[in-house]
Amino acid sequence: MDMAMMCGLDELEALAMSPGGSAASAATAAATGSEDEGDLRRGPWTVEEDLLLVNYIAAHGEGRWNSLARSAGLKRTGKSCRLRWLNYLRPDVRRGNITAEEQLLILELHSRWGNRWSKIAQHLPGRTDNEIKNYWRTRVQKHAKQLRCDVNSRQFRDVVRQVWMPRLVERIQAEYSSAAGGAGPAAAGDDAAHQAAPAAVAPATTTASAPAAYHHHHGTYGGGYQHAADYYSYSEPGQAAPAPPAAAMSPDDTSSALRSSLTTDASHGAAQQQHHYYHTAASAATPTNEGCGGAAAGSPATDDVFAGTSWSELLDAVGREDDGSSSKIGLPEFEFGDFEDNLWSLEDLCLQQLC
DNA sequence: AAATAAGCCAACCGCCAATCT
DNA sequence: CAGATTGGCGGTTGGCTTATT
Repeated sequence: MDMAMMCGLDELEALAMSPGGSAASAATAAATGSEDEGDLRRGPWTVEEDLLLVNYIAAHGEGRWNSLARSAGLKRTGKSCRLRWLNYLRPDVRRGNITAEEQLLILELHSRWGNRWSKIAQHLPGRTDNEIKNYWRTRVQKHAKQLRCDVNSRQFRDVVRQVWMPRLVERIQAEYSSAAGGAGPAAAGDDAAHQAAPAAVAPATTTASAPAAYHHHHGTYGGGYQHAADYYSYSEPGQAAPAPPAAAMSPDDTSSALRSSLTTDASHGAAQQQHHYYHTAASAATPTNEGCGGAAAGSPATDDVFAGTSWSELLDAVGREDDGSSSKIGLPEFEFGDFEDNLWSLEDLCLQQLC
């Protein structure tokens, strides 16, 4: 288990300075960290504990977490040790911002499987289920809230599929373009941890398919937009799309994923080509308005700003009712700044198309 | 500069399924 | 086969950091 040794002291100390493991909080934890309850510690991990765990796993491997915790001299539950290792100390854990490609993959896979975080995480090597879950809760749900949608509502999913994901594809494409001739898109987040990730075999909970998915994901740098589009469109039901990346959809989950979470309305036909979204709104979804936008339905939405643009048409299309009426979904009067982070990029979208 | 709010994320909890004894 | 243990998962929370007022 020499892979654990990849996580050196320096790195551990650096980790310890991260928010969750700051020296201050560690000290606080040591002070408050309940030595009382069965002599088990809780709260943030200290550098010393991390070292104990890493060194023990390096020497003996992982598994049997309860006995591991005892043998390593850690006053922690086995569960806590396992979590700390998997989510933080494992050498192939990838840190840093979620890249556009990862966002795209998360959105796509979540549309298939829902809150199956661990399953989704298997397709984002180096990312933990916890991280993806946090990403979803903090970023995605935030935008659903801004749109006054329930994050699980049909309409929000339509917005994701018809606005967000195509936008991400475009962004990825732009990254490829800007990096043409180079080693790859700089914005793809190729930090050191990222580079190291494929070499490390994810232990225990990471399936064999994950590294392969990674290779599909990142091994096509330089291939251009087409591959990014593959991400977005692969395995769409009824779609004559390029063959799905084998690793991205492992045999055991493909059928169930297709059976379960994907709906088969017109919006998925629209998913076949991302450019379609921008040039025609004819492939409107048929949202049911569940959990969405009622309070804001009377608002003027964003017509004044987006009138006559494909963006406006797009939102209009997304919000079209089943009965064919053209009522909006009640998108709030968001401002550009509301979406200034790297998810929606409404700002640059609008600058590009309107301003 | 201080107070407050919002964002973020590591860690915990409870539940369940698989495995072990 | 039954009970205990372990591992894994998704949901939730607490506290730190950052942004805003």
